[in-house]
Amino acid sequence: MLKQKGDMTLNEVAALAGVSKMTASRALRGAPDVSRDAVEKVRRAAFDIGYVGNPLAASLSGQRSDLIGVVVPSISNIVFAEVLAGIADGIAGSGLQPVFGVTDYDLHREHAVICSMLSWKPSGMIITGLDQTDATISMLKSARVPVVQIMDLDGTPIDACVGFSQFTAGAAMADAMIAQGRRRFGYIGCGLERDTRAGKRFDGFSSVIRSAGLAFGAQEVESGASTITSGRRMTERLLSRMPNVDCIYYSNDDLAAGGAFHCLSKNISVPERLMLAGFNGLEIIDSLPINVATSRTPRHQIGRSAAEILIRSREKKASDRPELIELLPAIELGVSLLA
Amino acid sequence: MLKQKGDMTLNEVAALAGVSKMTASRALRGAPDVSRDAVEKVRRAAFDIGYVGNPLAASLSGQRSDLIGVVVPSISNIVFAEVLAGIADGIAGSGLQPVFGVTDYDLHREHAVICSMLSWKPSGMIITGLDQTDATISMLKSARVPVVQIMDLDGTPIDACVGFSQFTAGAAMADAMIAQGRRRFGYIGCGLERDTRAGKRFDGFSSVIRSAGLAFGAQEVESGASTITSGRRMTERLLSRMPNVDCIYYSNDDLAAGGAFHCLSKNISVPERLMLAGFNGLEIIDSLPINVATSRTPRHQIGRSAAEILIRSREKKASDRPELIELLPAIELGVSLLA
DNA sequence: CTGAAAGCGCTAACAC
DNA sequence: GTGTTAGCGCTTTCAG
Repeated sequence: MLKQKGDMTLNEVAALAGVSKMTASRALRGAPDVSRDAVEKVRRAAFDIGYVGNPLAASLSGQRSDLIGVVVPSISNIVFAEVLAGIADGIAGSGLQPVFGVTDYDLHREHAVICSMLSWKPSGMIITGLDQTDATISMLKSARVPVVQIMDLDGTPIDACVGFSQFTAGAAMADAMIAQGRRRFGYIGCGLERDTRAGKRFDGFSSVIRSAGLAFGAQEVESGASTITSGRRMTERLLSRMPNVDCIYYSNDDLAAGGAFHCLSKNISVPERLMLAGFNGLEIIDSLPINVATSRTPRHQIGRSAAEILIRSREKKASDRPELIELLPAIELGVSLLA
Repeated sequence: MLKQKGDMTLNEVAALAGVSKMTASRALRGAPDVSRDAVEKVRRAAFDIGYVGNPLAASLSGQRSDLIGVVVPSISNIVFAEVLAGIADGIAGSGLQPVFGVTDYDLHREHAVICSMLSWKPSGMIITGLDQTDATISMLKSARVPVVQIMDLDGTPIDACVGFSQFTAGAAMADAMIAQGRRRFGYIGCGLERDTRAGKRFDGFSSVIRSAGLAFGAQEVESGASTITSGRRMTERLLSRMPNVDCIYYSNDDLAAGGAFHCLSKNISVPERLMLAGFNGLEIIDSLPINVATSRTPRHQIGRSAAEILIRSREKKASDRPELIELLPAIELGVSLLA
């Protein structure tokens, strides 16, 4: 009976190729200083017996794995799915492998997730946001692993950072709404206690309308996850509390889509009578039969860019000054297919 | 200077606790046959120096990690996000850790993903679907790892299996449509070449209408991903080719939502003039201002159930007969908030 | 119940 | 260019 794949080790490859284990190891990893001939023999041997390396042993021995840890707050949010896709794009062909961890917007969970990832000796970490606990940050620092924080720029990065200022993004939408002649503001948000980035957008938005001498006429805020359904419900409630509202800023597109559904069912004309604005630029907003404004975030690009930083830091041993890349969202006032 | 967390090994813990490395190892893992006293001392020591075990070494030595590999076709599909959440629920407190792999509906990629996961010696695998290549299946079998296939029941499982018959699910929706008095069928689908489960639903649906002496009046099929936008576009096209269609079956809810948007913008009354039916029971369907039918799949439950099978198989060494769990989707004709 | 010895499969660091 | 020698940090034996 043939040996199982799992039983094949570098030893068998080396034996078959007629070289030492070390030469086989070097050949397979594409190390320099191996004769063309040896590489060829080892490659053939490995292929012939269907050798698959054991990353466990390699990482234990080499003090470092080819994993890169990716920490996101939620996976049911398409935004992060696209970040992950961007990361996958960015590391394609590098031999690195992403491993995902989900924090569910919980700082303790985040600490635990990062701790457990670090124990696998990843060669890099990509972490959402700048608002980790002190304990988490010091753990990350002492792990001597390149860290890229993403999706935020309002704060102090540990190392590299790719994203945009959430505060500024919120402010920009307020500017846009004011420029559209809106004056009677409503705000609808979910889970702001935990989603600090949504909170920063709210702050940026508020600060702009305040300095324009304006204010929110009504706000609907709930804890818990943002869903289309909750957006719909909260919009209905806000409208009953503030019937003359002429624009609503939502903490994200899911809620805004719910608002759009409410308006559709009540025949409230959007954006003529009521302007709606979400955040992220999700596909659902594009396909809606009415025009809803949004800030389109370059999340794929952010993921890709973060991955590339890690790949770069892998080559040069001593990192130069940490990279800091700003990738701005773009405001869109409406891209309905009806246009 | 204090040692870094990463430099702490079992040796230091054992030394501090005044026992041998082995006793420390056993104590920390909660192995039987360790004195209460020893456990206590070791626990304290480990806590005091902030010991974090090295899973690389543990897995290399123990021949098995605490990882469970989870293979899904797509991550931008909320359905799988919910499956993952169910899995997370199912393994909570078990000490197992899920690792995700994405195949993008590509059988070669699937093979590669599974191969690379197996090299980490997971203690179980959860894989979407029953339609892997022969090579993949034999690789899985020879790895001697418990495998749970999910989301499908039409085929031969490798080992355990949790899901439902996609064929029957499609057939059930056809029955429901016929019962609603629909006779002029349209079909809209995306990516059927790769998404075999969607293909099976189509087959089930077709087989029912065929045996009722009916047939599709028009079909719109595209390759590529299902998006709301493409659903909207394809619906428009189908309606222009077959103006008298009285019901459309979509390969999933994303496309159906696009259809709903089209109808909303053209004032086509749904479901009176045109019945729309998707698949999955996504939140967007619930929150739509019109009634769209769907089959609500128990995906959270499927994930949870799959995880529990793995946990069970971990205890009993010799698995009894492989488990096969059927978790049926439920047809809903419309749950609009307007109702 | 506890400990000592012997690796798991690979790679870093030196020799040759 | 290639091979040798030591481990990486843990767990599996198997003796006590």
